[in-house]
Amino acid sequence: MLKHPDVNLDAVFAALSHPIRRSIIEQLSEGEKSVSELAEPHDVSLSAISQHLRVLEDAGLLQQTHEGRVRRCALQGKPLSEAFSWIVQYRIFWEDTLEAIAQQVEGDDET
Amino acid sequence: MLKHPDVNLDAVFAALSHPIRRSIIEQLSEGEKSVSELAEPHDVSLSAISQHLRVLEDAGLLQQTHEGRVRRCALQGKPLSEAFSWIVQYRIFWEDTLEAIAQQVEGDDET
DNA sequence: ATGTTACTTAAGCATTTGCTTAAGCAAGGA
DNA sequence: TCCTTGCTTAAGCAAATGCTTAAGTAACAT
Repeated sequence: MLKHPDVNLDAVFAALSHPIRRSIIEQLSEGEKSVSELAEPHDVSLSAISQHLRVLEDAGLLQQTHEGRVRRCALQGKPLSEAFSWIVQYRIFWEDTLEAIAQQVEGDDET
Repeated sequence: MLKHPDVNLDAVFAALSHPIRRSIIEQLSEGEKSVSELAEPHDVSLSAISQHLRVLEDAGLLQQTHEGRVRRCALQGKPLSEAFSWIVQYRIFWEDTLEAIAQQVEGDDET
């Protein structure tokens, strides 16, 4: 019995393709946030944010826990790791042609 | 701090969100291919493939060279490296998750 | 009980996506 | 020349996306 659901790469990449949703992921990387906190920096309705959060949740990128009437949202890393794993297969394609990026990646590894 | 401001992450992630387009990228990772060669394994019209290639090209993932009436397609790594760079920022989130999962699996012998 | 807060869901609408078939077009072969 | 090949573009359609406003729900305060 699997403890974690299968990751749907279609849904994950689609979720990542909208700037507001990527921004929400960036916000969540700083820690858990409520829906209102996540909505604050964006110039769309709270309803729109709620719908974006549903897209992220359907992609498995978001975990929501209810604390009273506040919904606390947390980033779920598994789908990101799946997306990473897919992309990194083709690493040779940009490392071969772009030395600068390869160096950047190596620099990232030593942290 | 973007390395390649000409890469549009919206377009790149959207391009990666369709299974046929990801499959095309996998095919191209084996080497250059013509449109017909790329179309062969897929159960859609050549026109549909042509349209998928346009999406990939608009995202910068595809480089095309015309050899007579044959269009040779090659994978362009730069947008993939940008997608990689965006995702890898959040590596800590799935490394934590994977550690947690690993611990769960360790104490979960009755699979 | 009534109101306020924090959110979700419904309905509606414009735009985009993904496919089809059909037509178009340039390159090579007979 | 005419025909085929390799591929693109156009037109049309159903479904999905991204937003809006309005209504609904549940928790908490007064």
